[in-house]
Amino acid sequence: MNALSERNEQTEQQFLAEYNVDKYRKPSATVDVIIFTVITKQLQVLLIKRAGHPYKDCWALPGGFIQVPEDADLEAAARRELNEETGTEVVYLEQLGSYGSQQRDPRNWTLTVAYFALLPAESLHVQHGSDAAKAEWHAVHDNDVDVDLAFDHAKIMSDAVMRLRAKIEYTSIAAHLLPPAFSLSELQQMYEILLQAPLAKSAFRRRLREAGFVQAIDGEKRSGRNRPAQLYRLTPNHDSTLFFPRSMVRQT
Amino acid sequence: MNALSERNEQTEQQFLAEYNVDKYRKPSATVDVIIFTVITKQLQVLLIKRAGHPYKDCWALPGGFIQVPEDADLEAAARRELNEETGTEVVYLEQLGSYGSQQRDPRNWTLTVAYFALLPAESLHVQHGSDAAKAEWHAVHDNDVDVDLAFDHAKIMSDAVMRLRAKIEYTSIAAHLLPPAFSLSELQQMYEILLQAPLAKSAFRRRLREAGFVQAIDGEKRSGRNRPAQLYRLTPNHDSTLFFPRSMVRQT
DNA sequence: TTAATAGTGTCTTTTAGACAGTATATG
DNA sequence: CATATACTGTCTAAAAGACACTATTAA
Repeated sequence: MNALSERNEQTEQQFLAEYNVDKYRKPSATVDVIIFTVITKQLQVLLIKRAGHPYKDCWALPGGFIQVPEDADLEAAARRELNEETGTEVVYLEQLGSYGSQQRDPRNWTLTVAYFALLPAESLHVQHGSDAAKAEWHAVHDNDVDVDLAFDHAKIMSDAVMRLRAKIEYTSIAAHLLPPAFSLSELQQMYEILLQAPLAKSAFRRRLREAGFVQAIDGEKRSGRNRPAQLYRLTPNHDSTLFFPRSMVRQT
Repeated sequence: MNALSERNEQTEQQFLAEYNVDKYRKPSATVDVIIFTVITKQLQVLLIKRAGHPYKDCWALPGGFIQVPEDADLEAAARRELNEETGTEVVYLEQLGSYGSQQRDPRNWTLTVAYFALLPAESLHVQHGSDAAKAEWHAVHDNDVDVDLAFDHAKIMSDAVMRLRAKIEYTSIAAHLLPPAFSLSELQQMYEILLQAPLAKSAFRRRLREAGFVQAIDGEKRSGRNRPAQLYRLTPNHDSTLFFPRSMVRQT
């Protein structure tokens, strides 16, 4: 920037000093988390009974306003919510998408960034009755839950279930619904619950092997009255969880 | 709600009447659009030269604050931005994801919902110099452009390019970079530009056929000194643009 | 030894990659 | 008829689906 423009134009410092963040009407911004687990062979989602208006006494996804400036970023806000409800730390967390409109909340134009989380039932310590709000697991049938949901949460939840089922087909994320060490039969059962169909064992294992999804751990697991199963873990740093079959055929 | 609680608790009407939308500090909320097209056999993205602070005179993605209450919803806000910059209406528009943190904008905690759009170069009427901001096409090399971008727009853009390249593999979206009627050779070339690799013609056409992506239109197209090509359109209402090869093998 | 689940091998069918062929326009 | 691109057919190789087989434990 030259001397002339220095005289005529605002510097960035001046601009920032004089900037009023409330000059424009802002939408309210929230984060909602769809928390999935599998209990009693069913996909379950954690719901909160709303204590206050609007949609008082309705079930809703756990979530809340983004805390400015406490939340460092969107994912931190989502993890905070996740933590408040489950007391659990390390889980699979993925951004689902954002939903915003004039109508979705009677109070204001609101925007919510939705995340979904997968966690093993074994790790759960759900805070029943904390937060002055009741938290409960609800089984997902097809793409829905048996209760009515507040706001557009039914739509958000069904999007999450569809995304989860879709990703199951070509990723290893189902393993995040199990403890860190699992047998291949347990993993297959997890896939079968989510896909709602029995899978072919031999082909299933070939897939896992060729995709490099899992690796054997030394030490075995007992079970009732039969051969013990080898335990596996997810291959560490295996981001490319997707095994992509050939799609567009490159010319050789 | 029974008579007792009526006396003790606020009704929803009362609650809404007394609700102050500015009770909590809110993040600023914007929408940014990555507008893709293909010109001179290169993937190009539309960038704006910022007229004001912050990042004055830097290149940035087209975007701006969500207008409350004018914008009906997030997609409407994105379409408004798209329209302001290109003057074009019907295009492929998909939500990419949201980016928000304390640091990304020096003014405030900001949250941006990013969309990406695909449009045919033929339909373009880019408003050069409108908005007191210069708009220009920049070629994408690998996952980047040649100029520095404001905010975290480089990250957002590279995410968009990766998403585009990934979806190309199993969807028909590349067709949205062409006019409504196109030849299969043109479509193949589009895929080749995006994937940066030559494709096998016979296999390419078999894919399109088996996926039901396109359908022939009556009437042909001339070209220089050779056989004219049949023109095609995208199969209408063909949402399931993805042709998914078999993934998890169901038991028979 | 039986029962029950874990885990593997291989045959057959299907799909996809390679490549050569024919078709139809222009000059 | 030469040439350039459009378009198709088919052979071969590779992957996937089906299914039967062996392995290892506890009772």
